[in-house]
Amino acid sequence: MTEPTDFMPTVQALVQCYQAFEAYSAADIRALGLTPPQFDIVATLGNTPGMTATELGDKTLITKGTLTGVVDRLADRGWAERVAHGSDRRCQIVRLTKSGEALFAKVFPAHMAHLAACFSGASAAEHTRWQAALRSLEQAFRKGGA
Amino acid sequence: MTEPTDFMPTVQALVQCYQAFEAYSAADIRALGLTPPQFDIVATLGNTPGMTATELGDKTLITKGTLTGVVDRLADRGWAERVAHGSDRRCQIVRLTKSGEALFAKVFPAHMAHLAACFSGASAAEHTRWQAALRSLEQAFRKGGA
DNA sequence: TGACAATGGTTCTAACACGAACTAAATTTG
DNA sequence: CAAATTTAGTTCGTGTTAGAACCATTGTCA
Repeated sequence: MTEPTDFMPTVQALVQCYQAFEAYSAADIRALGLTPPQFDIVATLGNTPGMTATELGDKTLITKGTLTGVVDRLADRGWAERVAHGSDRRCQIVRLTKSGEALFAKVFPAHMAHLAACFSGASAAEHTRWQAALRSLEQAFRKGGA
Repeated sequence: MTEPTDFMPTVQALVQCYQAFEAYSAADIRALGLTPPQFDIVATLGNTPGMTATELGDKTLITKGTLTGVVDRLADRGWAERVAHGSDRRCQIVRLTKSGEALFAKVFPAHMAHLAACFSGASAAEHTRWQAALRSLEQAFRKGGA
């Protein structure tokens, strides 16, 4: 219980920074014809042989309940498919179809380029500073509850 | 088009930091019986005479279409109410009821204390560092599109 | 003043988010 | 081996989200 350092400006800065990123990124993704979670899944599955739904949920931080619906919609559009797991009949492997791989090859580089434009003026030192700050702040929230 | 400084670790650090905050914060808010947007609105309206829905949306970054529903649910539970604006019949003033003010007095300090716990070991210098990093990163996203 | 644009809110649709309940298929244990 | 527990996914209920269409009211301006 030290003196109450004024933490709200830090929290607000984090929220505003994230929302600026999210707005910038989501607008581009939607212009490419996907929703952000859909892009997230396509980007995760691209150039892989597929993975179980649980693994996919872990990597994308999408809850399993939500994942069912998102994969359903990707499957409806012919971009993803579910195939049986060889040894565990509880598992479903989710993977991109040919059409889904083609989509990935189109939208992933496009979105990366869109993001790269933000950082054209940033030095490696700046990235180091950003990452160090973000990781230490993240640590505060992770151990804060303990 | 300088060399492609590797920006993805920075973006990932931002997303992970924000999600750590969001998870930490939202769990507490839900335990207090509110959803995050509901808390946001109660916190914004607390200790004020109320404000128009547009103003409330601006402060909370909730779009007007969403705001209608969130305020509806707060009103259903007796925490908020809509009253007519004196001079502009298009406007509705949204404000907390007595019961809503009592809720605010209970949950707002509780949640602030919950957040403060994350920062018990943080110095003022650390906050300065975090805020500087977050604000410069935010700027990258804001002018990135231009 | 009378058309016309801008503003404030609500409604609608499609999609996502979370948690809880549920089914089926492993895995663990006694 | 059989019962109990865990794990994988789906389904369901409530709430949030963005954007577009819509209505009413105001403001502008020729």
